[in-house]
This record gives sequence, structure tokens and C-alpha cells, in this order.
Amino acid sequence: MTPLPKDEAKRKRIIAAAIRVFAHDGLSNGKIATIAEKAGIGKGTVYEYFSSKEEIFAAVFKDFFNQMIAGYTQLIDAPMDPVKKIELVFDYSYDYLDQLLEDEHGQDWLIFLEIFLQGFRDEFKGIGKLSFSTVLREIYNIFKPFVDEGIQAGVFKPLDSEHVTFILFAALDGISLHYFINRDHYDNEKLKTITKEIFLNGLLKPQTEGA
Amino acid sequence: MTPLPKDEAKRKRIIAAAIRVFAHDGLSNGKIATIAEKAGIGKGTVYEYFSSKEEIFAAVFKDFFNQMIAGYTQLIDAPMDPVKKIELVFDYSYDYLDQLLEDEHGQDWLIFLEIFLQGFRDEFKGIGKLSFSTVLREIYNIFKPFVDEGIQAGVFKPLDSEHVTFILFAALDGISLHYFINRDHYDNEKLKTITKEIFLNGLLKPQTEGA
Amino acid sequence: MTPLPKDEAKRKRIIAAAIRVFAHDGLSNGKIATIAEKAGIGKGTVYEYFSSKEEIFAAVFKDFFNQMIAGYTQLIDAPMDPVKKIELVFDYSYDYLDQLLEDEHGQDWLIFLEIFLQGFRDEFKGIGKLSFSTVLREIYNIFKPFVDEGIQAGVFKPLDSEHVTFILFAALDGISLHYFINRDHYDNEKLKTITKEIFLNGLLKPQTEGA
Amino acid sequence: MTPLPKDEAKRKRIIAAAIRVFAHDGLSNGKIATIAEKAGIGKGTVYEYFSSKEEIFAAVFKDFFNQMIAGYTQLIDAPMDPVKKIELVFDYSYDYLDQLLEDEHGQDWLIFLEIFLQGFRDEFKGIGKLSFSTVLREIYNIFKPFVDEGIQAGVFKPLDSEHVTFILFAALDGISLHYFINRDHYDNEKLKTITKEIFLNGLLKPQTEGA
DNA sequence: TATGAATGAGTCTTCATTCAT
DNA sequence: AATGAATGAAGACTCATTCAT
Repeated sequence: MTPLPKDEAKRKRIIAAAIRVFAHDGLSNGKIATIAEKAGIGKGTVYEYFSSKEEIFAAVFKDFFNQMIAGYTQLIDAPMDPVKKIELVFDYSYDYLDQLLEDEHGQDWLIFLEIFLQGFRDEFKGIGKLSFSTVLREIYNIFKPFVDEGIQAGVFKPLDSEHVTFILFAALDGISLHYFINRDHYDNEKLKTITKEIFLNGLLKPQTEGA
Repeated sequence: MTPLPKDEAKRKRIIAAAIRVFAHDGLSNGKIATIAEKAGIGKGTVYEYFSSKEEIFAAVFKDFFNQMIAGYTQLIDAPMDPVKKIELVFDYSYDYLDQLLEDEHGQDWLIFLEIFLQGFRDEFKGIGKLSFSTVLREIYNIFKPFVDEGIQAGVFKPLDSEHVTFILFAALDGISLHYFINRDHYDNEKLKTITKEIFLNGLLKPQTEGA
Repeated sequence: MTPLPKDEAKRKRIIAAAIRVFAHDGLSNGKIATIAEKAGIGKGTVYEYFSSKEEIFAAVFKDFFNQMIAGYTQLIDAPMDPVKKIELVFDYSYDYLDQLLEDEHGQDWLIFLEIFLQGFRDEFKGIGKLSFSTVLREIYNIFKPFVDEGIQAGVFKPLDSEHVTFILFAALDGISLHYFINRDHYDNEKLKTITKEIFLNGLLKPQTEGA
Repeated sequence: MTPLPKDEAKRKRIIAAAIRVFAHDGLSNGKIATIAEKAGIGKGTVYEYFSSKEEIFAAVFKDFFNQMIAGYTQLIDAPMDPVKKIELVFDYSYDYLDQLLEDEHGQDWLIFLEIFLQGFRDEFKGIGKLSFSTVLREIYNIFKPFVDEGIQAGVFKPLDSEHVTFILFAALDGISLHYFINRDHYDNEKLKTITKEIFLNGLLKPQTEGA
């Protein structure tokens, strides 16, 4: 029916509005009317760009991961010592969250959980438009190259890099999640230091004494 | 109002049904009618035991964490070398999930995310009956004693145990989450080994050679 | 099925409770559970005495008018000058209301309106168990004898006593109704005086001067 | 929330439908679905114009009294001898009811009682949006000017006009109420005559003989 | 006889979606 | 292309009534 959307900027505005609404109110409780309002357009117009609420969420889903992938990729791309990179990733995660939670859109981060939850469910039910697990593995693999690099260089232990990156990202994700709600009770700098202490040393090949 | 009826078994049945329904369909989409049906009772009867959908969820919330706390506490209680305990906790988590996901109630685990999400949101909005972050810290603290123990014994690095336990549990949680959806792509045994390798060595005090 | 009620006192207690509940909450909003509670019995027991909510209301209806008829009849029965009787009736109505509204059951009087309304409706729909209009005419007729008496004695104008009593009671009813809600703004004694002044003089045969 | 849609005609249709439904079925028993159906619109549309059932009733309430006030005001406004006015008011009330009850919407009048009852209750509970007693006094005061006029002119007895108008309207209201259900048993003309006979003569200053 | 736990029919209300303008 | 009024399917919750104890 609808041939194709037109105004790409408006489409973006809808997605941005949807992120905030879904994050704040949840997927079920987030209303199309609210999204339209926040996007500054009429309720009916939303349906010129997306054929259903579900499709809006799919777009949010895609957008969210694209941004995430872009963020990490950029971070990782710079030529750098693998140890430094890991440190960078952890520092970045903590600081990114701190900055995110500071401003008025702090809650936007909840969209991550919402996506996670819905992604899980859709995958389980086999109705996911995108394979959630595939998207996740795509992200894990961002980290894989520099783990490989570190192993190759003999700095990291010769572990299976696929599994290592899985653990790294999963752990990082969990820490972000918990930091999100508990950051008032913990010290950013201490967490950074200890996190790196544990993960880095866990990864590092023990120094042959005498070396 | 309702001075709570007596049939405690029926109450449990409702909670059990609610876990499955909320996990499968989400908090908003899970219908009271479905819960009643799964519990084998009439729709109205649910309201003899809980005054609202929200209250059912609160009961699920409480029940879930009590079980979780009970599970870990039991695991940790046995007198044992701190290093072994950490190994045990990680092994337990992987195996527990494997077992959980095996049977027909595999999806029940999603209730965890649902609780997480709702807990976050309620806390943000200041309407949480229970402080979600407090409950979480309660769980972190299950692990704290044996981290303390390990530090005391000079086996672990002398890090701040409060922050260490936070990181440990948060990481474990993230790993569980991701393992949940991706376990088909990763090897249980390999993950166990590598996880312990990283975390344990990260925690362990480097052996002074010659000592 | 149910052969016949047994404990007459309990039946009365139920009706008394029902009056208060229906008056306070309305016929639709008044709950059987509340009635049972106020009557100090179990919810199921109510159904041993009345087969339905509607039947309880019918009993309240009957009870209410019986009491009303008894009250006015007693007042009217005493041998007395017809003019004095009218004065008595009006005084009685104001004072009765004042006294009624004083105590904690002040709102009970609302049952009157509830009955009125329901009586109207049932009569319209032809489902009234008792003919509401018949009951009302029964009450008008309590007043008829002394209007007749007054006319006979040549004190009142020779008007049709049936229509006069209708007007008298209907007016009295309206005045009670309005006094009920507005008594704070009007002076009891002034109202009494003026009411009698208007109605009595309206009824009284003009004194032939020179008499 | 709803910035009230524009179709004022539709709003009126809903109110008109609501009057009939509430009058026929009562406030609690009158269903939104029925109102919508009678208004010829969809169930959901009702909520575009009113945010709740209660608000519909409030609108009916306001509408009803506005009409009543308008009716009496118009009647009273014409320059005329105060005695004639009272006669007019009483005649008007009887005839108005006769005409009202003639057509198919005869029952609509029951809404008056419904409003009365609800107004009472709300006022008692202190939840009335409009003060019911205030609205009533507003109506009493429509009559006050011509009572004053009559007293001033020396035609009426020098009674307190505030209390007189209260009694007049209250009595008139009661008479209307009872006439509503009992008009089949009484003669319109006779009632008119006798009513005026009683009230007018009750009010009129006795003619000084010799004058 | 008395009870209250169980029940499901019934109702308000919400909101994604449609469609006439 | 944009809009928002109209819609009805869907769902939480209430409560009169039943019935096993």
C-alpha cells in the first residue's frame, strides 16, 4: 500500500521519540500517541512511516545496535596496544554510562533492557525479525580481533578467543546493567581500577620470571 | 481488605503460574485469565489471593529473589577454600542454567529480566514497593564473606571486597544472561574453564616466586 | 428450596443493615458483603433469609413504608382539633428530620430517595412487586380523615379532600427532601412558622368578619 | 488531557442519550455501551468527549439544571402581577410534566431523581464537583424576586422571603415528584386549582375588611 | 443452620489502527 | 502527505450467587 516513506529526517525523529517512550514506559505501555507527540507529528503520520507498533520497535532495535556497534568499533579501530584497548573499553563503558545517566535522557538506557527482553522472547517464539542472538554475536566479534592480536603477541593467555570475547562482553554487559542502578553506592574510579585489575590480569599471560 | 485466605498451596500455584505467564508473555501482556487457567482456578479466585496484577508480580519478585538468595547461600555456606568456592559458583551458574533451560519451563528464566526491567523502572519512578537496588546489594553481599576470607588468607589480592563482589556478581549475571540466549553457540565446558581462568587469576595474588 | 426463614431477629438485623448500606452506597453500589458484615453474619447466611439482593430491597421497601405509616398514624390518631393536627404534622416532620440527621445514621434517610427512585422505575417497567403508587396513596390517605374532619367542621375550605391530601403530603415530602440537604442554610423555627402560616391559612376558610 | 474535540453536536447527542439511559436504568446500571448505541456512535468515541462515566453524569447534571433554570427564568422574567406569576408557575409545572410524560421520553424525568440522589450523596461524602445545595439555592432564588415584589406591594404577607421561596420551590418539587407517578389518579385541573387556592391564599395578606 | 471460598458474567476503559478530509 | 476523530477488540477487576463443608 504505502509505497515507501519519504522524509528520512522525520523517520529518525520517530525512532528517537520511540526510544525515549519505550525506555520510559515499556514496550507495551509506550503509546503510539506519545511517540507521535514527542516526535512533533500527528498520530496518523506515524503510520505513514511504520506499518505497526511492532515495526517501530524493530527499527529501534536495529538502530540501537547499529549505534552500539558503531561506538565500540570506533573505539577499537584505532591502532593500539591490546592491553590498552581493553582498559579503554572498560573505562569507556563506565564513563559512557555516567555521562548517559547524567542528562535528562538517562532512562533511555532502559531501552537496552527492553530490547534484550523482547529480543529474547521473540527469538524463543521464533518470531524475531532479526535474530537477536546473531546480532549479539556480531557485537562479541567486534572485540575478537584485538583478543586475537593480544594472544598472537603473546601478551594474553592462549585461550579460545571466541569464548573469551563472549565472556568479556557478557560480563561487561552485566556490569553496565548493575552499575546502571547501583552507581550511587559504588565508586566509579574504584570500580574501573578493580575491573581492569581482575580482567586484565585474568587475561594476561603470567610473566615468566627471569624475563 | 482481603485478610488473605488460607490455602497456601493455591497461592503458590498462582505464583508458579504467574512466573510462567509473565516470563512467556511479559508483564503487560500476561493475562490474569491465563494465569488463572494455568493455575487451574477461576479468574475471580486469583483476586481472592492477590488484590491486583501488580501485587501478583510483587509476589513473584519476592519469591524469585528469595529462591535465588537461598540457592547461592546454600552453595556458599559449606566450609571450603575460597578459590574452590568461586569455581563452584561459576560452575553452578552454568550448570544451573543448562538444567533450567533443558526442561519445559526453560523460558521461566525470562522472568528474571522482566523483574529486572520492572525493578529498574519502578525504582526510577520511585514507586517500587521493594527497593530493587537494595535487594541486589543483598545478593552481592552473599559473596562478600568469601572474598573477604580469600583476601584475609592472602590468596586474593587486597582489593576492596565490596567493589569486588559487585563486579563478580554483575559479571556473572551478564554472563548468565548472554549464555541464556547463546548457549547453542558456545561450549559449556570451555566457557566454564575460561571464565574461571580469567576471574580466578584476576583475583589471585601473584605468587611471589621463591616464596 | 429454602422452606422459610427462621430467626426473625436475624432477618431484622439484615434489613437494618441493608437500609444503612443502600442509603450510604446506593442500591447498585451497596454490596451484599457489606450488609452481611454490618449484620454481623456470614455472606452466605444472607441467602438463607433472602433469595436475592432484589428481595432484600423489597423487604427494606416494605419495612420503610410500614414504619412511616406507623409513625404518621400514631401522630394523627390522637383526638385533636384538625388545625392543631396539621401544625403537629409539619412540626413533627421538621423535628423528626433534625433528630434523624443529628445522629450517626443521618444518611439512612437517603434510603427514602433510593426507594422512591427504584419504586418509580419498577413501576414504569411494570416489574414492581408492590405498586409504588398504591403505597403512596395509602400514605396520602392517612391524612385524609382529618382533612375531611376539618372540612366537615367548617374550619377548612370545602375543597376535594383527596386532592388536598395529595398536595399536602407531596409538598411535605418535597420540603423534607430539600430541608434534608439545605437545613444548614435555613432556620428551623422560621421554616416551621412560615410553613404553617402558608399551608394553614391556605386551607382555612376565610373568617367571615363579624363572626 | 483530551483537549475536547470540536463536534459540539455529537457531545449534545451523547448527553441526550445519557439522560435517557441513566433515567431508565439508573446511574450504576446505565451502561456506556448503551449510551453510545443510543447516540449512534462507537463505544470508544464516548471517551473522546468525556473521560469517564462520572464526567458524563456531571455534564448531564449541569445540563439539566441549566435547562431548568432557563425554563423558570424565562417564565418569571415577564413583567406581571406577582399573584399571576405564582399561578403561572404552578400551572406551568403541572402542564410541563403532563407534556413531558406524554411523549416517548417520559421517563427522562427520572434523571431528576437520579441527580438528586447522586447530588445528595456526593455532597455528603464531600466529593461533589458542584455543590448540589448551592445549585438548589440558586434555583430557589429565581423565585425570590417576585415574592419580594409581592411583599413590597403589600399583596403578600410580610414573611421572610428567603424562607418563603425555599418552601415554595421545595413544595413544588415534591408535588411534581408525586404527580409524576400518580397523575393517573388525580385530576390535573383540580390539582391546579387547589394548589393555587392553598398556596396563594396562604401567601396573600388577609384583606382588611372595610377596604 | 451458617459459612466463606470459588466462580464467571458483566462493565468500564484503553489504545492500536483505520480512513475521510 | 498529514491529520486526528472514530472505532471495537481486549483485559483488569467486581460482586451476586452457589455450594461443599
